[in-house]
Amino acid sequence: MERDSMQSMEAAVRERWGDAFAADPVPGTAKFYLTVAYPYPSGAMHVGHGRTYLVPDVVARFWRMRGRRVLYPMAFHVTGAPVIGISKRIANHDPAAIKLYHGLYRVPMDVLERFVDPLEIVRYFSDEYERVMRMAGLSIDWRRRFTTVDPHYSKFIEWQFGRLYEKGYVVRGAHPVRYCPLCDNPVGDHDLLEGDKAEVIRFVLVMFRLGDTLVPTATLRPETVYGVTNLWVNPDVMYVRAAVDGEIWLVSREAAEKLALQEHEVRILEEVPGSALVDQIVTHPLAGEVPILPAAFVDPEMATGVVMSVPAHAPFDYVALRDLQQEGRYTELVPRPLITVDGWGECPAKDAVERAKVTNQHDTRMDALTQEVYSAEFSKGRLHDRLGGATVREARDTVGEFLCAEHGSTVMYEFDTRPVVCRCSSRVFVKILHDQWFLTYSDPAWKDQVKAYLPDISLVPPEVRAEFERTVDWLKDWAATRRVGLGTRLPWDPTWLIEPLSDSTIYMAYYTVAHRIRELDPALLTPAAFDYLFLGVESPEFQDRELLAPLREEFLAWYPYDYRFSAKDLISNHLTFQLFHHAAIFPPELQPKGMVVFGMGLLNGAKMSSSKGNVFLLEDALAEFGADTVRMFLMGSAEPWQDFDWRNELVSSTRRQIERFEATVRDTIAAPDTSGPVDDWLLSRLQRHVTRMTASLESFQTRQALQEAFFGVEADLRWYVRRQPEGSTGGAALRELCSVWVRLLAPFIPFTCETLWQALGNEGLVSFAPWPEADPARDRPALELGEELLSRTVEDVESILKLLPITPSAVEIAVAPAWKREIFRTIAAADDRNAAVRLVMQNEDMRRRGKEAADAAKQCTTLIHRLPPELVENLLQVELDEAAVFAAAREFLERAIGLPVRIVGAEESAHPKASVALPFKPAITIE
RNA sequence: GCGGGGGUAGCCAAGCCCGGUCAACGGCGCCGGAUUUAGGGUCCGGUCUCGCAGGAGUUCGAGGGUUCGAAUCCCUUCCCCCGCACCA
Repeated sequence: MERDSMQSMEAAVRERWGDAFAADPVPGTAKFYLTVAYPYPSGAMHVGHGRTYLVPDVVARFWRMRGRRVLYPMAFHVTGAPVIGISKRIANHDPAAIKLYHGLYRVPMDVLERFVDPLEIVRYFSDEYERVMRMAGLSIDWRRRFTTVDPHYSKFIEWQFGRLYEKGYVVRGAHPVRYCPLCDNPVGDHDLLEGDKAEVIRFVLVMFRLGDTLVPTATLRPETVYGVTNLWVNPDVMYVRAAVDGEIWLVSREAAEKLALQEHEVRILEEVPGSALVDQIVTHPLAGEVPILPAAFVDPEMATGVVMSVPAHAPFDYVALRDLQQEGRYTELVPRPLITVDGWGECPAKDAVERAKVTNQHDTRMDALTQEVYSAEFSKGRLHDRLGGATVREARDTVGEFLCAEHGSTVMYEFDTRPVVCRCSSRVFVKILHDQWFLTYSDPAWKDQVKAYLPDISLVPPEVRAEFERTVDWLKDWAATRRVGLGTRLPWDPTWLIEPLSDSTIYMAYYTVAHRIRELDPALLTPAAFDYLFLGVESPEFQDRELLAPLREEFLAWYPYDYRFSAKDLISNHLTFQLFHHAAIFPPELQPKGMVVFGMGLLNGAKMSSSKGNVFLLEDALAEFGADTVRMFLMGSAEPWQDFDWRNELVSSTRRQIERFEATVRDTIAAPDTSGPVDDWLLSRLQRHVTRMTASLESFQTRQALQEAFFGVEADLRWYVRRQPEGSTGGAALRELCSVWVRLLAPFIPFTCETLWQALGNEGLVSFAPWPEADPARDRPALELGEELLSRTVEDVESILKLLPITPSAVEIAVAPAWKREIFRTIAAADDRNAAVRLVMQNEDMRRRGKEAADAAKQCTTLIHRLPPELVENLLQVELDEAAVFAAAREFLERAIGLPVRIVGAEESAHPKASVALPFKPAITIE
């Protein structure tokens, strides 16, 4: 089909659909409510997004045809900071941002100018999303569309958080964040020029004493304090003495600034060059008296700029000390081992360094060695018995806590990789935010509640259950508020905004009333109103019952949702969060019923990524290939939970398949009302396809369903056409098949099917036509066996003909005699088929036949193992008259083989070969 | 490191849970043929190796084991992908 006519066909179908997918509950009719994670509209949709929204659409269309009231709603998640960053970049005429938005996403320049307002961005792309989703044929109830910054929605979120707060699930605490001093703001990934992968790590400061001054050394391994032999400072670095929270600390100048951001009162008193510190003696209760030594590797930007040295277990420390000792200095210092590790000597750091033949501390392999030793000690190491013998894994935490409690230690945060740079080009530091609000996902009681519901939730695919269970266990408290971004303000502390992963947890409930709540004045939407609407709780002062009763009714008609669809990487946050929130807020009967987890999308084998430009826009795909082709490809190339790979050449071939399907169906419209020899066979097979396809879709296997409904039926049709008498192409049976076929494919390729359904003379939309049901009365097992026998025989003849160098003149098909059929049945019905030969030979008649019978029994055993079990089962049920099957199809056989065919009983044949005939495997002789 | 999931013929990908249907579904690619003979579309056939009778041999990351029999069960080992949070 030409692109123009394809697009006008699609437009015509969309016109016919109108708002048919707007869903209202109908009393007495079962509902099916499915939701998919709403998109964050900050850019154009690509084919990966397309798959995300198409899977639920296919499922929605399927259940709609099965007579359910189906609700498939859509909204837009605009909460958060990314869009703020984008608008800033556009305002600053950032070339990369302009290229992405104007070039790749094709936003007109005049629209782009308006993007300096972040709300304009989400407004523009929300409309784009809806437009493209409609192009793709998504059967969404658009009346319910909203965004997460609509005033009504904000009221809803305020209510939700109010409930959580009352229940004690929202608490206050301090939290380290990335922070730009110049912007005076926390910064997200999108705001970073450099270091977006840097993680905040938690150091313990071990406080050594130098006279009246404390020297804090930062470490990730506080348990090694027992093995400290010295400290390191960089002699070329300027240190400062500073008043910190009433004490005097000695740290690098950089560290003093950082500490000021981390809940410390810092006043710099004087500068001290690193060189002046060398050879001073410091003390610590757990480490004793140790000297300060010079080392070039000490980085003033790293934590405090002072390092404690554990040469027995830290390769850097070992090498640096060795370097000095090779110059004849500090030779009195010896490593103090405190950890034993299987497979390593007393001093693992020494082992590693010597094995790698490292000559000095500037060796590039030092980081790798450090990693190796640390991993070995962390996973397998134990403290010496004199220190309690705990595993390193345990001791790291217990010693750290002990130091903090008893020896003045404290915590300092630092990035694991540096530098981290803001878009404003300022350095980024770790800052402790006070008064951060947390959702207490660590609460064991809350976890238990979720765990109690989890077993009843249907998960697709089932393998993800372990991941959910683990996530519930592992989840810690979640910082649920932000200072910057779009979103709803925390009702009791409006200086904070509720962050995106927290305001998107129970909105599935909001969809059920979104189109009606919009009609109300937001001022009416008090917590009491939502208490009634969603929980049925009526406080004495609640006045608006009458107004809200229809909404409550509709909520209860749809809720709980049946399935939630989302991507695999959201298991560890969004999908589990929403279980927590549902558990906390809704009663047991309104808990989620199921979830379907998606795989990811690849483009020509590489991961799709907007920032790398490796995307194919959904709109372009729809325009180039047509909506049905895009749909069928995305549904057919992989099951929803598997990764799929978009390849243009495969998509083109999908398009030809649809054209073939359409041509086949259209041909039958004019077909004569004749009947043929294999009509009943075709319709019998069709019942099986309907059953299997239905089962596949019930379990969300779109690929399997398509295989069955499309390729399965197509293969049958090929055989059917082949079996028609000369000059016939089939008749009435084909028309019946097509009526079913068009409906089976309607969820996948609704545009084509809608058009064909009309062309076939049906009233109404195929989208609402009844789903085909398998009719057991049409099953013809004997016919199916007969056709199976024919096709296997033809195949055998062809393969023999191919091998033979002779010019054949005729074919003889010799059918196995009755006594072999009896052997076959005996063996097929036997519990233990391996003992079957003995079983057969118990029979008097068979014994008389002697070796001939024993051989036949062996051959039948082999054959039965090779046939599909289902087929063997059918052969037991049905008495198949093979000779009659062949006789009836002789004309066909001769045409198919291109030779005269003679059908005989094996025992009447003159050919010696005929004696090898087995049931369902006639002897074939080529003359 | 922790947790989850995988490795199947040129590619993608079924099958594994419930061992014999498996030389291994299906699609793509490739090769050959047919067609109102366009290298395009459609249809038919082939596509691990060998084979003048429908068969045999060797394969399902690697190695070992259980079994009459293993891609499928058990053990060991190598490799790959995903998530690990304040980011949607």
